[in-house]
Amino acid sequence: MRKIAEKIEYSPTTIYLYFKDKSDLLVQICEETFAGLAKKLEAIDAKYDDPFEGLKEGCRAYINFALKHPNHYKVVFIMMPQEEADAGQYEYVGSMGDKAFSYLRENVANCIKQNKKSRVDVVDVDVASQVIWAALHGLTSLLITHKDFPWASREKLIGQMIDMIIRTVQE
Amino acid sequence: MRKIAEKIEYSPTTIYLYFKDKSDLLVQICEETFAGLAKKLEAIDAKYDDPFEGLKEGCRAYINFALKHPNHYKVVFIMMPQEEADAGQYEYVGSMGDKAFSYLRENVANCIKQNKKSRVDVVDVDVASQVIWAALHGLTSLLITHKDFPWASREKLIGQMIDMIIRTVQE
DNA sequence: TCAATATACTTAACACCGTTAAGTGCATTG
DNA sequence: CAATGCACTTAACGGTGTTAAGTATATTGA
Repeated sequence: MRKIAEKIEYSPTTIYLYFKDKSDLLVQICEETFAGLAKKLEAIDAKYDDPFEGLKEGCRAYINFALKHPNHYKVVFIMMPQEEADAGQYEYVGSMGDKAFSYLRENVANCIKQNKKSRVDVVDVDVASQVIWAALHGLTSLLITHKDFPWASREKLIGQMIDMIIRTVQE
Repeated sequence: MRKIAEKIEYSPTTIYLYFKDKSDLLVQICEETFAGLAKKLEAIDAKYDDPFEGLKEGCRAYINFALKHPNHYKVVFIMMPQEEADAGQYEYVGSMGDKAFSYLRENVANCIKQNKKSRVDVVDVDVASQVIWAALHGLTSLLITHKDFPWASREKLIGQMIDMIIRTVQE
């Protein structure tokens, strides 16, 4: 907060006239960025007739977004819900993250619906979309936070991850 | 640190006679816990002849471990590498996390080796094991940090996740 | 026109944090 | 019996987010 104050050439307390606290400030900044992701996912949803291609592209967009805005991603999905012991402090309640997820869910639903085979009744849309989100989040968050790990090439990892995800909703 | 000091009924500075700093203390505590995970994974590796069954069980063990020790898991895989901007501060360099991962990698390697079909040369062991770890981490870390999200049943999520993972090394 | 009020901001301080420098009392040693 | 080492503490530093109180300046209403 003091660093921000110095940068904008105001006293630290001035910030509190515009934001409730640090958490509020961070959330508002991140909402702005995540609106871009939601918009991108919406556009992909509209662009592709084949829901599988759409899902692939959506997954790619999610990963690329996270890697392009690592700090924003960290704030929303890694840092924010840290202090849950203190009864809801630093809780992220942004609408844009939800919106982005709902596009993913919709896309997954379309994939499952289009399946002719038996997996229709086996795969639950909620379960599938949550597992897919988790897989995406796992890769992005590890790539962001564990930079020193001897990772394989980023392209191969992303490719294999998306391959794995698509197989879940296929056949 | 002050809370710990109060709990053990010593002055805060006494802790610094036994641990370099807070990070060191946390890492040492977590190493102890993670040794349990490594041991468990080793036992599973030895128990199962079928590497696919072994991998399934190993994945389950990983998830259960994380959910049983959420704070330790958070320290090692979520919190620790947070301050990477300040040149390596709070960097986790524990050996037990690596050990646990190496068991996973070994198990994945055995699965891929046993495959008769063409995917042998398609699936890279490093890529596959890293993607699988990422998927596991994604689910556990989200379940730990985003408790308020409207999750599907934990059993279904875990089941679907492991199903998805197994499919990656199969066929 | 002049006092009352609202606006935009600051100063000083609080309570907390991890951490360090310096010191204290006590046991062990030569 | 003095010197050294050991286990621990007190006091303080520099940092954090945040609040209470105060201060100019602009805007308003009688």
